[in-house]
Amino acid sequence: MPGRVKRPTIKDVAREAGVSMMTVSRVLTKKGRASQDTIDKVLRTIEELGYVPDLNAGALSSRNSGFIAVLVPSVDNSNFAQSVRGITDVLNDNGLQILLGSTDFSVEREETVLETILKRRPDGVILTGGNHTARSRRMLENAGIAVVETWDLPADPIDHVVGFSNVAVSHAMVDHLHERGYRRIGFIGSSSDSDTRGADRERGYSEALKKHGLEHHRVIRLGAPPVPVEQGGEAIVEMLRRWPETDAAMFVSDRTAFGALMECHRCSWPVPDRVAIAGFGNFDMARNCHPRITTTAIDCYEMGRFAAERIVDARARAAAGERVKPEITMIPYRILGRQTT
Amino acid sequence: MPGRVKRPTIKDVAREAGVSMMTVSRVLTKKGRASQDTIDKVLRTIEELGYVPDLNAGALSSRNSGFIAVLVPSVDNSNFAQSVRGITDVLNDNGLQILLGSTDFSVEREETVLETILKRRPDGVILTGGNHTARSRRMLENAGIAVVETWDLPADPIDHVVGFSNVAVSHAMVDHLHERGYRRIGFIGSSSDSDTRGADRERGYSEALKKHGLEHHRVIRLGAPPVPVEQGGEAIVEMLRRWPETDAAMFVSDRTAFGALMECHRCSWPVPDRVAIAGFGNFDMARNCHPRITTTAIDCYEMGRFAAERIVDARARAAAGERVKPEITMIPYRILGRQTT
DNA sequence: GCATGCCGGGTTAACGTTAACCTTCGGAAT
DNA sequence: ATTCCGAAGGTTAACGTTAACCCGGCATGC
Repeated sequence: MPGRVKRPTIKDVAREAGVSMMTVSRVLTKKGRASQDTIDKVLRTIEELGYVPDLNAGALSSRNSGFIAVLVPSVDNSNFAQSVRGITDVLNDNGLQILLGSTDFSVEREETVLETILKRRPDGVILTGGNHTARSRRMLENAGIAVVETWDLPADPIDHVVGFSNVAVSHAMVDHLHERGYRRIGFIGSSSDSDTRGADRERGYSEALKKHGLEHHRVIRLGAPPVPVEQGGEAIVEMLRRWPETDAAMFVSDRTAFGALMECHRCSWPVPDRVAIAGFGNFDMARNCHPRITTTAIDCYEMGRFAAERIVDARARAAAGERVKPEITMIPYRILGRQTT
Repeated sequence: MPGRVKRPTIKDVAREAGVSMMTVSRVLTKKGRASQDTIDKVLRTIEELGYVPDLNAGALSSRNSGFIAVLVPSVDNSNFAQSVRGITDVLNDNGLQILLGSTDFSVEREETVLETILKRRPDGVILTGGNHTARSRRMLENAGIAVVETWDLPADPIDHVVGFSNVAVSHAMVDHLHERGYRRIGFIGSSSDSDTRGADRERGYSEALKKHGLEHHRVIRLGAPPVPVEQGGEAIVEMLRRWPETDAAMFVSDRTAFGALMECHRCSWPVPDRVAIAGFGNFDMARNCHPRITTTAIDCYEMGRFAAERIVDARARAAAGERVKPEITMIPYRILGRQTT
């Protein structure tokens, strides 16, 4: 780490190239009028001097930070990570920089992270879920920037939405199980107060059972997410102990479904003959294990792309002085009926 | 998205609270002299006005962006995600903001991402791996900021290092297999030119076999990372076809090891009796599957924490005018001998 | 009584860039 | 010949914050 050196600024480039600062700025932002000769000269000087533009200073002047804040419950979750990848890919193509924060599945934590991140003056915010504290909502409204809520369909959206119904997803899974002949279906979820998406999936399960005229009290709730994989194993044991007649277990996530399947192997319970297993998320482990786990697939990467595109679009329209009206984009889901059901 | 509103600045707060801008700034940065009365008054005014400080403007003035750039090959990999989590936790506690970029396992991509991210004037950079383009190195040296290379032990470090030897890790795994009686050991890696960590692990394998006086040409190289899980399954089939005598297969990653184990289930090859399987990374799927996969565990979260602490420390010392000398921190690894070996 | 020191707070001038406006000049249109 | 226009580029004044200095007043020590 060399000592603090004086780094060249746009002023140095201008002097060296024999032009004004604005000309250099125009070459750099491609926003302007400059002859090919001038462009070449400026670019050559930049290379010579090793000039690195300061985007933060530019942001201050242009009132566009070029940052998009993205809040996910956890980076260490393949589903959210894929969404982040989709977002990043789109933002990169538009010269924007992602500002990532994780909320640890907590709306209070989300509020704290949001407060911090808004100090960077992002041009847009992408949130996970539709549940936020009142203060979070207020901060977002005051910020006057585009907001996208993902992974959910909030009843009262802040601005744009790119998501799907977690209730409907569970509904579809129950339909699938019912179609394959299962009637004594259990649900293994997570603590509902912190995981609203999990709570929605549990609600979908209850509603769907009712629709099919089935009983619906075989529910085990594990702790707050991220629920360790091994707890899926413990949960299936517990479920079959409490309700031995259970013929199918729906899990709030592939992770716990996988834990359960592996525990069934250990206990020599044939799957799906003793009990069927279904998960959510189409994780690697569910897709590749043996037998392969029936699950719900969401295209998380595409959801990320759509969310980012919504932001890019809103940003462009706002720059053009247009008024942007909130849009709702539905992301399709597919039940992948595999070997465990 | 409401129309562009004029947001309050520190000037508005100062006027409203009847103090100077500097006093507000001092209250906010906690860097100064202010009576409790003044502090209360300023904080109350801030709350009333809904003032949100602009950290980018502050950065411009104080010449400390508060950003730390973090480059990982992929966010969608539990190991790197855990490191990112460790980094974030430490940075949060120190009022710093992570600026995340992914390099897709490519040094060329790393160069591009680095160039972009340096325009945000980060106070430090955390890299993954010790292999970089010449231009990347030059940019980092010119930036005059603290750099930490992780996940590796570069022969010629740029600055600080927080890592481990991928060669030694493989060496230890061969020792483990040898100790358990395996003598016909194969290695399933990835394309070595883009994945230098994978290449190092292959080198460790070769060296260790030589040390034990074993032959070492049972190597299959899959494509560039991230290698899909299913290719692990294809690879084990291929390995047992080409070298039927193989009694143990070492994988460059738990992901492919898992794919192989599941394929063995499908083919009814008993593991470890027909063939032993070992992975790397202590992923969820390897820890919880049946049988549980022998692997190498690195505390990725801690590695992230250490890297971030190194940056925070270097930043503090540089601020104090101290000269910081590069340090190398070794992260321990453990072979977890489980049921597949 | 006076020097000393420090606490609380103000003033000024950057930090590096770009928006907005202005100037010049050559050529096309009238 | 005159007008007009657009291309190329310059000038000025922010953007919102903080570093560095400065100042007054009160307590302390002798």
